[in-house]
Amino acid sequence: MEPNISLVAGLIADPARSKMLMALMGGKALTATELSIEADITAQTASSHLGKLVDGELLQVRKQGRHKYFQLKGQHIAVMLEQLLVITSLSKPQTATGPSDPRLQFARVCYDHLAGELGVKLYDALVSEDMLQDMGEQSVLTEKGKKHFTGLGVDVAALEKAKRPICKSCLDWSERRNHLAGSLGKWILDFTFEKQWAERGLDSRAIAFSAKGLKSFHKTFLIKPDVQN
Amino acid sequence: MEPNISLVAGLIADPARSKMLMALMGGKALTATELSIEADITAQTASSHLGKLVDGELLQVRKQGRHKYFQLKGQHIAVMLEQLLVITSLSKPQTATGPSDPRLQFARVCYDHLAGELGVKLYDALVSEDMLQDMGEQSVLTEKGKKHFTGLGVDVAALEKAKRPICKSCLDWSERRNHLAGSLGKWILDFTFEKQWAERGLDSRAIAFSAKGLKSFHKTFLIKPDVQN
DNA sequence: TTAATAGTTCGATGTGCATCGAAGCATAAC
DNA sequence: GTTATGCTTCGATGCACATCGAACTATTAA
Repeated sequence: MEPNISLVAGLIADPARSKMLMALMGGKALTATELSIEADITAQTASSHLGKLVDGELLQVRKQGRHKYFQLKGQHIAVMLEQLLVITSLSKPQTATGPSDPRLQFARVCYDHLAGELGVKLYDALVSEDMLQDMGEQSVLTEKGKKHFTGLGVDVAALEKAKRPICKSCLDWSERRNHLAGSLGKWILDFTFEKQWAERGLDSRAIAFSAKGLKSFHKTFLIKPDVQN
Repeated sequence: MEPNISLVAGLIADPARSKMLMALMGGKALTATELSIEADITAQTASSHLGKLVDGELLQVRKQGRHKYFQLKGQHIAVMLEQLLVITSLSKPQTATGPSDPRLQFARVCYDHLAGELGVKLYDALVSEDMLQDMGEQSVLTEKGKKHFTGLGVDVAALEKAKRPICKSCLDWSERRNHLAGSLGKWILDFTFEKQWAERGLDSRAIAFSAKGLKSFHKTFLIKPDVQN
């Protein structure tokens, strides 16, 4: 018997469960009650759902005192969900593209890297500055790019040795443009939080930049201010 | 409201529908009755399912006389399904890896390119012959590779201009190794059928090579015969 | 100890939906 | 014309499962 897609799909198919999964796309671990609120259901129902998601190996649990923290089991799960988002966004061109919440539209976390308008701008800037070479789905860091990021403290050589690709361009479901994933994408997001240029919003997927932080972000990654529109 | 993943997931969640989708992963268009047989349900039920799949924009229909030919609506659908297969195969390491049907194991179609053992061998051969440079998820055709495929009649320059990446290595769910996707992967599969080295099996995802065809395939793409094992 | 909070188990309820039989409508073969 | 084949619509049946109230366990607070 072939591996049964329908089991996994069935887990995602329930609206309450898919809401939980979406909330966890922010990469942050959430407790059972937080997730029950996110999904707008009672704690009992949430408990049942979470049990199934863990059984189905979509989620991971960590027990901490009387709390239980859930998070996506891994990279592949996030990739899969993002892929589903791409499909649903492509199949509904009549409704306005992208999330209704403008904060989600502007900058949001895609599991462990930056997406949304700002994510796309970042990608474009790196390409137009010749630090990144756009090759469709595959992107390569140029010598200039390597130098620039080494200057920022990135151990490029270490990243190159890792299994995970350094730069993977990934279709953004709200912008339908490429943005930067891979280990470098993750590094940039971590760096942004570390420098306190931004913090995670209440909706765990949204990112709130401070005015100063946004300026520093632009400067560091050579993003030019919008000339028009 | 964000695009609703659960709707699409719900379409895949039903066992009958997922069987149909798997059958269509072969890339070939199939009629409603063929799909009903594949899913092991009556024609009425199949009709209902197919209607939903078309409504949900996962499938495309083409009417031809009294027949209706269905096929996956596009690349993204196939990518999504393959991603789901990867997840399900990773989450069940206890059962034997890969499909039970040895023919599927050996060579099968993954939407529009070659997968299975032979697909993996092809990929490895191209890498070890320095025609392809393995870079994790991103692979690049070397000068030597370009020359070789140009000699076979591939218009490499044209492929490079297209949006679709030339070589995309794609995780194989049965072998858990990379195989060659992208426009070059598609070209190789088309070439194989054109030369009549192989033909599609009854199960539309399996590929049946003739003895002679397999030999030619090996020779053309510089795959060395198994030394041991 | 008592009270509050986080999470779970159980049982009852209701609904959505896959399934198929029967009948109907096309298109094709004879 | 008649007969066969491919697909669809309708209605009835039955099952799987999401949901919540109630009651229970475990951890922290006071």
